[in-house]
Amino acid sequence: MPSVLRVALPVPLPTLFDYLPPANGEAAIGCRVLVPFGRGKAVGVIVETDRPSQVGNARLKRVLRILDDAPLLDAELMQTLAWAADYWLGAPGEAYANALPLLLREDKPLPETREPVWQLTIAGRSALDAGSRRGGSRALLQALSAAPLPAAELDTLLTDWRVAARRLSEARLIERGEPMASSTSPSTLPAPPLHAEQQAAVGAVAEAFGKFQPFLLDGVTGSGKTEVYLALIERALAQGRQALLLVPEIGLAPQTVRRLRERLGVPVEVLHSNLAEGERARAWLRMRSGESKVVLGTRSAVFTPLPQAGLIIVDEEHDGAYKQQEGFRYHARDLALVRGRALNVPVLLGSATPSLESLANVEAGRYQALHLRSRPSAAKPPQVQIIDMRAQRLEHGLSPALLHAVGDTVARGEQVLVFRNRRGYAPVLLCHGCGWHAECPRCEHPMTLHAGWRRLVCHHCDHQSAVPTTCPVCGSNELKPQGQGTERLEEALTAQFPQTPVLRIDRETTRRRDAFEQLLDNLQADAPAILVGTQMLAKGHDLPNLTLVAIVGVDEGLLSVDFRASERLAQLVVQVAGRAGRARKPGRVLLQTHHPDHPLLRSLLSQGYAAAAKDLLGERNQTGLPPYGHQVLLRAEAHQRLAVDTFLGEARAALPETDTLQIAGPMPAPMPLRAGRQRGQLLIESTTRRHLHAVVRPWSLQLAQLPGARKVRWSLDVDPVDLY
DNA sequence: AGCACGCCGACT
DNA sequence: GTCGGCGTGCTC
Repeated sequence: MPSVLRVALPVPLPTLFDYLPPANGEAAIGCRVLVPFGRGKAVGVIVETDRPSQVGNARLKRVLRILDDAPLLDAELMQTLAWAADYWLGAPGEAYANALPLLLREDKPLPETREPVWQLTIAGRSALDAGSRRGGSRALLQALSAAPLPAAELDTLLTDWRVAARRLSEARLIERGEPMASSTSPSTLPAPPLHAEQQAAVGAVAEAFGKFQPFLLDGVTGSGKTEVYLALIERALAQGRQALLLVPEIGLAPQTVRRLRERLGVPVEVLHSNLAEGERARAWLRMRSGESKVVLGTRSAVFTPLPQAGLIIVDEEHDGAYKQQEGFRYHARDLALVRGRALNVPVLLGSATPSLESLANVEAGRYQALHLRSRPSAAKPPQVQIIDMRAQRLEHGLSPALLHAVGDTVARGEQVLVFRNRRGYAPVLLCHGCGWHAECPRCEHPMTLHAGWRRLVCHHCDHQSAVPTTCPVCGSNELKPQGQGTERLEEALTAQFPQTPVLRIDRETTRRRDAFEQLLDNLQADAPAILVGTQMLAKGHDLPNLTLVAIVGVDEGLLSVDFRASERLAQLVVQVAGRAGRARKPGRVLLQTHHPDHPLLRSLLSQGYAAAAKDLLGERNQTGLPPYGHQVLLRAEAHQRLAVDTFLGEARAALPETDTLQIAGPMPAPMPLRAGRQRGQLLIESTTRRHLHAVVRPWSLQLAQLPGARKVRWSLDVDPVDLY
């Protein structure tokens, strides 16, 4: 039997592929290879060498070429990826594909890691001197007048410079050039002094340098978590070590990147989904070579090579954005911990509202807890007050008490944030004649009225339709928007407070790149203003003059069937409330609800997040839900409900009978119809993760073979965060 | 997933 | 008579 290489190829199949070694070249684990695959060719990664082949000799093909002299993925990443594919029941090839930037998955030589720069041509210099260009073009010429700059640098200086760059480059006023030897080292800003709790946190983590130890840094908004991160990254750098900082969304990044670069005085690599592929590959390679020491990135940055790893930080560790929701469904926070163990470095998880999973790990002694309780920047923590909406005369969903508080605040020249987690004008369009309401034909859910577009939009599938002028059932013209979205609140508040600027911040108004930052930049620090918005307002910019936060309509979260809804609600309320009173001025938070006696709200408001989380953990423990129980969810969807039920039934029948597992389903998904597809699921639970994996791992390999599998789209989700 | 093969409908 | 619909099977 010939000895073969086992190669991971980017296909969603649960196997590696055997190949004969190439005629020449050293085939080492972690190297990329070009192989014949099907009718074409594919780039894969060598996972094993010198193995006896498991397929017939006749089917074996030979590797065409080895693309790397030395492994592109080091032993630690290879081991971590194999673990991850096994844990999340993913195809090995897809795990490797997720880890490599797109450009490195192609049959091309590795890009030069030194980043090309833009520089002025002689013609460009005269054009600048002559002042012959305007606007963005002029700004770009100006920026390049002192020295050539790489794209990453221009991103921090200008917005939308790329359009200008293309124009100027076509006009031969600027050109691509080779980077200079080593660009001027940026000036480092002095670190502010750390307060006692920050020092304790830094000390504890620094103590663990060189070994694996998870920490949960529980720090209220404004308590200075970022300074702790910075101080620790500085210490890692001082030891010649690398640091990885994960953030949930890149919306947070521009200011964080600036802060990191200013403070650390070393290049900071940034990895996120909007990055050009060339830049992404170069940043990845610079970390791999050790040329760069610090990387800041979103979910997929957890796969960055860290040959000199010193520290891994996961900011806002509770955030659901760390879980990939399609394809290879890994969790970046959990993967960060696995890497920390393999690399022997401490892993610092930070949040003002830690996930119940992490709190349970503290409880179990697996994580060390660190606390930042004081808010050095604030006079005192914000007061939270409930407004009982029952028996109130509401003005577009806003109670008199709330409007009164808004009026007082803006009269004092201060700013208000009105939080509502619904975009659009109104979530329902209702006929007062017969009770009909506009519904999405593909999801059977109410459609949201969007005033700006004068359209009805389905928030589940983006289906749009015109707003009917009369009821399609009874012909009445009494069609009334029901309920409030951010657009309607913006309208109502503008009418109530005509003298005060009202800014709406949601997905509509921040669609453009950098729009979020620009909107907030427009806010004058010392002038009154009212911000209306969704989720997005829960984090980001410091707003020192913001003293009132009004939370409107989070009641949906109190009534949801999803067992994680209360955890998410508590996190959201605390995160939003944390926006109030970050500077000298004391903050105030109003929460308007129909359920003032709800136990979650009561414990959250009287005793804070930690106490509420403790209650929630108690409930999860009672009911055997995560983190005390473990779940694997099999989802399926198809146009025909029968196809879904048949497949899930077959899948259930294929599971062995064992009392270590609880099986729920086949059952309809919480949203049984979405975008015209029937959806169902099978939930498998166990109190022991090992048992769960032992049963589900072999079962997952059978699923594709089931007769009904071809007629549905199906996926497996280990530790699902959403049971939608 | 991505691709080719293969067998039945509406068109030049 | 063909172009093309997506069901089925395969990838070392």
